[in-house]
Amino acid sequence: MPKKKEYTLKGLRERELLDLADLFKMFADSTRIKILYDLFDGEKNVTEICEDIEMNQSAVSHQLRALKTAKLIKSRREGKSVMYSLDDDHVKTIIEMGKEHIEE
Amino acid sequence: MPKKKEYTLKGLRERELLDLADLFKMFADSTRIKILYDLFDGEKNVTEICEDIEMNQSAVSHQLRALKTAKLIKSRREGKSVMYSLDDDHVKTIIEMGKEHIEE
DNA sequence: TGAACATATGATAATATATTCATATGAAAA
DNA sequence: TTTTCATATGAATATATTATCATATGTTCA
Repeated sequence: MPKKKEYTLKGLRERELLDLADLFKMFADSTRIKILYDLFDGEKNVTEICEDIEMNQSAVSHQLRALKTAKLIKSRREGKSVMYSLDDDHVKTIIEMGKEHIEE
Repeated sequence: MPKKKEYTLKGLRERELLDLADLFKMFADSTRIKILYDLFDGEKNVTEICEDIEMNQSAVSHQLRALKTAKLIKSRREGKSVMYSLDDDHVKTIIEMGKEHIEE
């Protein structure tokens, strides 16, 4: 019997559309935007990030995990610290595009 | 007396960071992504959009308003219909960047 | 004018999300 | 091996967001 046609919107499957929305969710919170933007100048540990963005450690840690899950940042341990850095070239572009929009 | 120093993160003010997050919120929902993506090929009325993305009229109308408030789309009335179209060149770029990310 | 069609809106309920607090884990230094 | 510093995590609360339902508004045409 014929399978029910899968929903697509001009080639994009439902799954991809949901993934796309999930990706943009990562940029849709000011704490996460601050973290990403803060990492524009390179690797930083959690304490540094907390100071830069003026948020407490737990909140930052939760958001770092979300960003890491979304593969927007990566981490490596260095002694007691964990160093975080951007893991995707598109991050800067996406944020820059956003900035251009709001600056109009 | 000295004013308390306003929070900025490398030149971006708190206000701008919030605006940036608000902008990306518009892309952070699959209904809105579908609408934007649907409008890639040009102007459409509400009924068409509803059919294309398979969502009911009220939900679509609510989201159209959000997108319009964010200045991502614009509208004009044509008889009984209201035609919507993209109102920002960055929209396509932002979504394309997102697609590239998830396709990796 | 009043049907019929197209779109918008307000209120509500369901769901998702973020921050905080308390505490756990992990690494280094005393 | 205990203390200290750095980070992660779970639970709970508070807040935000979305879809739905009912209905209102606006437009055309008979």
